[in-house]
Amino acid sequence: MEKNKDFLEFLVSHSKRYGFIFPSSEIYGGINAIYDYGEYGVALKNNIKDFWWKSMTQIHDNIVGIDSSILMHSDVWSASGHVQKFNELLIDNKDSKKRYRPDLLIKNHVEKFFYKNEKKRKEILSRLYDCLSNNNLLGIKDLIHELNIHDPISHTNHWTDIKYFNMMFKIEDHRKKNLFLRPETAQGIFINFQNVIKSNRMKIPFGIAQIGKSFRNEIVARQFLFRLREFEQMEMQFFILPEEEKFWFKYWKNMRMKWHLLFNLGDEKYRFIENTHLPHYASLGTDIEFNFPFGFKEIESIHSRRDFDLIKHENYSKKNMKVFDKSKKNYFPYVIETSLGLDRCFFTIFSSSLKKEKINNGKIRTVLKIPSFLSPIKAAILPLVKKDGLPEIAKKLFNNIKFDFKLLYDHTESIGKLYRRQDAIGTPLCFTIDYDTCKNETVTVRYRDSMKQYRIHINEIKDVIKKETELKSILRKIHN
RNA sequence: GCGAGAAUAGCUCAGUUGGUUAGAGUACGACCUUGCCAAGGUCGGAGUCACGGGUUCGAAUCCCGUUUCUCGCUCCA
Repeated sequence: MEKNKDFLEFLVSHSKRYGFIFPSSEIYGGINAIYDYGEYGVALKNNIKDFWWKSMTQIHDNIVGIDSSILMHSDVWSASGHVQKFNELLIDNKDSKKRYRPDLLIKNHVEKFFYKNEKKRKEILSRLYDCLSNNNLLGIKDLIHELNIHDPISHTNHWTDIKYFNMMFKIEDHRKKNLFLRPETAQGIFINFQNVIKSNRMKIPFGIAQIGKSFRNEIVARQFLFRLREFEQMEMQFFILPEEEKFWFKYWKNMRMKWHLLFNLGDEKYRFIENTHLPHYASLGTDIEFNFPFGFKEIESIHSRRDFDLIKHENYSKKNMKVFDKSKKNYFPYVIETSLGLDRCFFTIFSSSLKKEKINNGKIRTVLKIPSFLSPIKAAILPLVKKDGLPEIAKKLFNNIKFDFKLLYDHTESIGKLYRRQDAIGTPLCFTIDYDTCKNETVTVRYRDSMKQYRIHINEIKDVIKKETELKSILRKIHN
């Protein structure tokens, strides 16, 4: 555990030092759980987005993309249930210093002590639900005292008052109307459901994909990029015939896992976890978890939201949210949701690719072994020494190839140091111009992972970069 | 929020029982040198010692408060 903590500190430090991730507002003392992406960070992030976006909208001809706004009519969040139910109730035990959810304390207590007494059980639970729907926090606390619920650790009943947090950021516009920063991108998809059907002539089954920022007023947000208050989601809502719910749920579960495995970070680092308590909108749910430096944690969830959202929006907006089908007439389709945290995905790749490696000369090198198709810089063009016209030749070559790939030119250090700099930011290839280049137009190509070098003709450079870094070959594997 | 730990240069860290103008390595800039894996040399820029009070002749160091970060409890993408 101590080792993991050290590694996490090294990772945070490395990502700042090399321009991947900066703490937000650092010059003013920082702000909890908000981070900025530097040049290489945003490049890596954009490459992940590009891969996801194409995996959805380019490979599947029945998935289209949208980009809905962050601010929406406040009725969207009443309809979706987020105003009422997207909150946390918390109670602390003063002796054990542990924090609990009061509704779960009561439910667990009832299960344990009244499992034979159906009548009593129902009575208590209905009181609990009454309190929950009326936001009657005192009522819930009374219930805890009446039942004489004790903390499982301290065995005392010294409880604090119950605290209530809604997890949506609320803001006000100049007309004093409440607006919310969206806590999920999905609602932007549901409210555009009919627009997309009509404009793209979509037929069930079909999906709508979206990448965008979401905001959650987390009470405790931490663990670097893991739990952020402002974060980016990559969500796809797939609309289906209700009777095909199980089929598509399974299909997308497998498809999403397959997608993650294409990063080649180690299959054993991923696992499925069936959700035991589901969000208010879902009927089936599975998480894909990843083994982070601090253990297995959720990165993506696949839910069946059924017709929950479309029915709600039809009720609130009085607009038709059904689809028409000759055999079934008008009906609400079901929805399978795949929802991936982009920042978390970034974190999985970064944390499992950053290595300290002992090399042949006994020294340690720091190398970011990210998949080449995600690398911020595809190749570096370097002169062996900074004299005898080699920098000029290298710069000319750079200017030639920069239209095809994101490249980097550097001559400020000895060649060994330049290689290590590229290792540190995950550049898969380095092309070095030396004295032979002047004679026969050959250069050396040096591979990041093996550190091996080969001599090739300058006309081969583009092909080598393409072969090593292109996305196409990865995308092909999705449908194999 | 509660509990535990922490904060000195971009990064990693030293700094003695309170005592000159707060240091090192590395990184950064310039120049010299350099035929392939963080090479060597010279010079240079860089810090309100997290912030605000207090004790003291004197505070990075002692005391109080605040902020931020890390870990645990809860929740999630």
